[in-house]
Amino acid sequence: MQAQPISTPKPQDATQKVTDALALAIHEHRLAPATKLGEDELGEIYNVSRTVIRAALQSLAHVQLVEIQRNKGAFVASPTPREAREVFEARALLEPRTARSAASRATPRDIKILKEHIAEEHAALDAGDSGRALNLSGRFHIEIARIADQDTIGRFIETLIARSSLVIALYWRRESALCESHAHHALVQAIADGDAKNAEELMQSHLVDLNSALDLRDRPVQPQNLRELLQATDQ
Amino acid sequence: MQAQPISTPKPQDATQKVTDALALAIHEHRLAPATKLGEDELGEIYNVSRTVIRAALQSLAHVQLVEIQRNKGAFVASPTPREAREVFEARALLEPRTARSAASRATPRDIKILKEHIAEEHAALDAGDSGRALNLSGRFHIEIARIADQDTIGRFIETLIARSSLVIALYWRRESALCESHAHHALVQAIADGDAKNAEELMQSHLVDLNSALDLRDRPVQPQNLRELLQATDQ
DNA sequence: ATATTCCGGATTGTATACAATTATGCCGTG
DNA sequence: CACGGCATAATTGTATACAATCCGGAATAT
Repeated sequence: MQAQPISTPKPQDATQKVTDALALAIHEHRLAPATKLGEDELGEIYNVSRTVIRAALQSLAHVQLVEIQRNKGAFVASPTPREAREVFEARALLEPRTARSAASRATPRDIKILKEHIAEEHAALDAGDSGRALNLSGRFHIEIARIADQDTIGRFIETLIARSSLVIALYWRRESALCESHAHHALVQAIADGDAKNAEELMQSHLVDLNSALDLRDRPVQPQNLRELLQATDQ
Repeated sequence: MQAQPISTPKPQDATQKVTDALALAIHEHRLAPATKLGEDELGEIYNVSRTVIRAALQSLAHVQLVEIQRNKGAFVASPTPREAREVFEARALLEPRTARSAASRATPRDIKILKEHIAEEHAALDAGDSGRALNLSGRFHIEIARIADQDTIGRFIETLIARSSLVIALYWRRESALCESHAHHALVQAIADGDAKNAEELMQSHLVDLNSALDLRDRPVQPQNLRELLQATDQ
């Protein structure tokens, strides 16, 4: 499996590309929690060496999107109900304040960006691409943190939203529709108006709504090894 | 399971050891901000390959203790005044609430651990080892987060305290004494009493005190390359 | 038949080798 | 003498090779 094509489509570092690709796949629920991420396997998929794969996996492990067990390998993280609760508690602690800040600082350009995000989210939903919609929905929250100009807290929020994607994959109640777009729209309006207090409250209630759409009863988690899944199809 | 071999050269993975060693060195201010961390150099120091060093550096970069510039190398992070302000803003947002939680959940054993931390801190100060005292002071805050049983927020606090060490190295006012031990003692008392409200307030004022002991006027900070520093002594 | 031990295959952890990029110093020119 | 371009050295990015550990099944003993 050698003979790299003459054209080297690697103008910038491969490890970041792999990291982003894997993160996106997890965000869009194409990689389910607890999926085994073998190094050789991934290396072949992305045509890079295990060195790059390992760096990417470690990076993802740092934001707790994957869990690395020594000598056992990397798996897509599978948050327990407790962890899921903690993630949303942390978001409830950080994001309302951030939304308040964003409302005070947002420029017209920022508003435009937020509205474009919502539009993309709608488009993805209409196209039936719920994975992409979910990802965009998360990036909406990250964008607010960016507008708030709080880099440190913003990074925390970023990791929380990433993990939220896993939480949603595991604990989302099917009955409740993914009707956040309305909340997002109202939030943008408050930010555009510079109404800090309202933005903070809207964000808070938005997060409460999200949380109430989860079913965190402790199902015995997931002993689902990839092997067990494959045994069914194997024979 | 029989007798453990006398010499345990690698009871656990080397990369974690290197990571911890470097983190400790930074926490104890033995490695100054902006110090270049060459891979070969470190590999020779710890007698491991660059593979291990790179993993450790990436790990530290993720918690922003070091900054990695592509094709240029890794440097001990050097927070700007803005970043320093953000770190303490984030701590003010997270830690009081965490202290409140800790007060509600602390067991006698937890109290004992906290008191031991304070004692160690005192001992280090008396011994003139201010680096170790600073590190222990940080671990005191981390211990509170552990008691609060909030793993997610606890990890955030951990990184914030790590960065605080760098902030202190850069912006600490010499005039103000490192007299936190008193505040820590009062905090332990409130937690031992289960007085959640008081614990929250004490933590808040403690952080305010810490922040006011910093001088965040934007000194141009950065251009200090290691080379420039060495040129002076070299000739 | 069941449980246990041991061996082979597979996967990860670490080290080394090679490629690419950046930094440094020399030399020529204006 | 100063400045810019080029060649060389040094450092990082990536790939490959070797070592250590773990998983699974088969053979054996009870």
